[in-house]
Amino acid sequence: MVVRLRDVAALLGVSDATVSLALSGNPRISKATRDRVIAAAEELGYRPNRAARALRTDATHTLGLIVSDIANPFFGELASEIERHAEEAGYSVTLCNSNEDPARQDNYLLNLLAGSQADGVLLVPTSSTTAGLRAAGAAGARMVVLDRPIAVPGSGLAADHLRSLPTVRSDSSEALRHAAELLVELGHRRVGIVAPPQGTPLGRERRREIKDALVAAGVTGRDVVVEEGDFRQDSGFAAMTSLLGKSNPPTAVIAADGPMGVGALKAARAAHLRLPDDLSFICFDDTPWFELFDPPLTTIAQPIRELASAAVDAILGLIAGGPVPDQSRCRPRSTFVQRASCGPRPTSSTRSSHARATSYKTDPPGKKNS
Amino acid sequence: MVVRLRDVAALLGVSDATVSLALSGNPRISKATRDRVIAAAEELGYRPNRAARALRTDATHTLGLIVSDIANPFFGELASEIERHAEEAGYSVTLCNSNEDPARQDNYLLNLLAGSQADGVLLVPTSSTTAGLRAAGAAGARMVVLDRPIAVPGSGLAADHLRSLPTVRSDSSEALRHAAELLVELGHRRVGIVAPPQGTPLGRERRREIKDALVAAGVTGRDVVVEEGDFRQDSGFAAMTSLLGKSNPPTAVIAADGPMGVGALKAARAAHLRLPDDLSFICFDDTPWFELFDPPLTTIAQPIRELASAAVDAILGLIAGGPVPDQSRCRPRSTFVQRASCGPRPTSSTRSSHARATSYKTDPPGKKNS
DNA sequence: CTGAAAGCGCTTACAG
DNA sequence: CTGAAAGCGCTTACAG
Repeated sequence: MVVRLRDVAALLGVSDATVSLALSGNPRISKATRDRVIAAAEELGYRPNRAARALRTDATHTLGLIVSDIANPFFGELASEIERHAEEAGYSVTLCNSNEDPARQDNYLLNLLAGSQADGVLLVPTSSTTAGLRAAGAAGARMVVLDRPIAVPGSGLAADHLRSLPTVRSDSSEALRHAAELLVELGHRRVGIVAPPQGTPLGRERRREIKDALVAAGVTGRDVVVEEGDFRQDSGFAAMTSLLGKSNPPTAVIAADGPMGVGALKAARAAHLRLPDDLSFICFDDTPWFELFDPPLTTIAQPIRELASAAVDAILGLIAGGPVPDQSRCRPRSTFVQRASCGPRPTSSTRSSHARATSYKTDPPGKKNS
Repeated sequence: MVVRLRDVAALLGVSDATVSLALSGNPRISKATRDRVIAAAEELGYRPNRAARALRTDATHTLGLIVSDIANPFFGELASEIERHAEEAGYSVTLCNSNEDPARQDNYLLNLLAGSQADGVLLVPTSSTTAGLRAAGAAGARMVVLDRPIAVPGSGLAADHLRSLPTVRSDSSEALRHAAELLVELGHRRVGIVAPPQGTPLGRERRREIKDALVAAGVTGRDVVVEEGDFRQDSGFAAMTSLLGKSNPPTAVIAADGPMGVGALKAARAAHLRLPDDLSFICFDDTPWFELFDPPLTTIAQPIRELASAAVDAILGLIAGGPVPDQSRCRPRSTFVQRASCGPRPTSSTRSSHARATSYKTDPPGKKNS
């Protein structure tokens, strides 16, 4: 049913080796033979068996991509761009979704690497201290860390290797400076952050970046109020609810990713707050939908295309055996996209006049994205 | 660096065969030996080389998934669910994005199938009349058609095989009945459709389904105005612009997928129309964001989880060699999600009073999703 | 209950 | 310029 190399060789009366060499463009095969081979292969519909080739050459021409949540459109778009870049370089992508579960991350990691399923892995880590990651480090795995930096404790070869891995992520400091300056200009002096888990390096880093930007713009450090989420919509709902319930609630909130931002927005709605009159809001990770929100969301847009190409370039570099690519080129900048979800700090009169004015029905949080 | 079966065998002083049989749970290996093997494999971190196993057993335990646009969150979520179901059954998923390009679809299809990269393929066809699809049909490929039915012309074994393929897609007729009845109740008598390409079976089918529902609810056939898109945001923008420019424009519009819906909405905004006062709007393919739109969108939500599990079950059934699964179980129902984007048919006075009242800045269409 | 051996479909030194 | 042969790491009849 399936055409083998041998079938092509038999049709032409040449050896397997000749077909293989001709198809790979090896110059020691004469042009006449090569042309005949190519024509015959085409005619029979020959496609090389990838497993056999992989077994023989120890190269799968496949990249593993482990994302933390493929239903988050940020990762959906990122996966799309990665697949596109990889395909241009002749690589397939095996998509794995850890779904924020460290055990799933480890299982995928070890199958991909130790099982020789992939020549290299792009990992959006859900946890950076798992046994699987240590094992991958000890094995000197070809791996690129994507979007979320890892913190590797301890010493030894495994830890050193993990620390030497290329890390591709965006630099949002400039976008955050614009965001913070806008908020301060509008009179906000107390700002909430819906932050990623503080147990993760990304969580601590993003919290610090946001806080630094706000303080640099003139907000007092103790007026930056942090609530921790877990990257999921429900946690954003809970974090916003908690921020709004404080005795001195913030008048502006920055959410550190899309799903948490959507959850936070639903919480604001459930509390009958109107944006931007009662609350100003900024969200990380732009999508094509945010401009159609009520109100159109002001966001910090990560440069997805650049992240994808940097990540693919980095892993291909590792596979090619070159030196670890220059880290400094792997931090493309986020951009500040100003729309309509930030307004002047509400005074007690404006807030009271608007609150409870709207009451769109809101789906229960997490209904779609549990 | 990587641990092989042989290393495990050497450590224990047994043969390769014993290790292989023990790990696969073959009862002819004694429990004592099996336990020792499992412990040793665990300790060394042994993971079987997938390429070798695939070559030997002619089974990759990999499913190919070819979607037409992974940046569309409908397909992102679908891919996520498919991956989850496949993983439960011990299968990996190789994600391929044809990006609505028939040549890319064919290339992926042939590499996956003829190259023995996958045991079966789930295909969201971007075109149903390509050479690659015919070749796959002629080879009797294990394939499940997903979301979009295919129309196979001609006769012969290849065509017969393609026609016999399980097709998994939703049934939206009931949701559309609700949608049509709502619009008619609200007084709408002229309805626009932003339809998929009429050259595709899905395009014709969805157009007919929508039209049938509207006519059954009381709309005259010639008052159903169809503009054709190509599944992309920009085409939705163009289609809506064209609908609104007609001498007798529809007062309600139904968009046949998410990206076209978003484009259509941007066009309505660009024309300074307010929803639902000036225009009622319904969109296929719900997302977690649509309830936060201005206004919250009324949608027809496809049952993504059910589609994913039906598709995975169907392909696993084919791989297991069973009969083609019962088609009737493969049409899970869409649901009608009523929010706030449909309102009473505008009279000339209400429309003129509201049009041009809003003017949110709108990003140029296709900026994010080109 | 366990081992020796063949073979999946390729690629690549080694001969000629 | 081309062919014969080995071998990648597994699984699985076949012996014992």
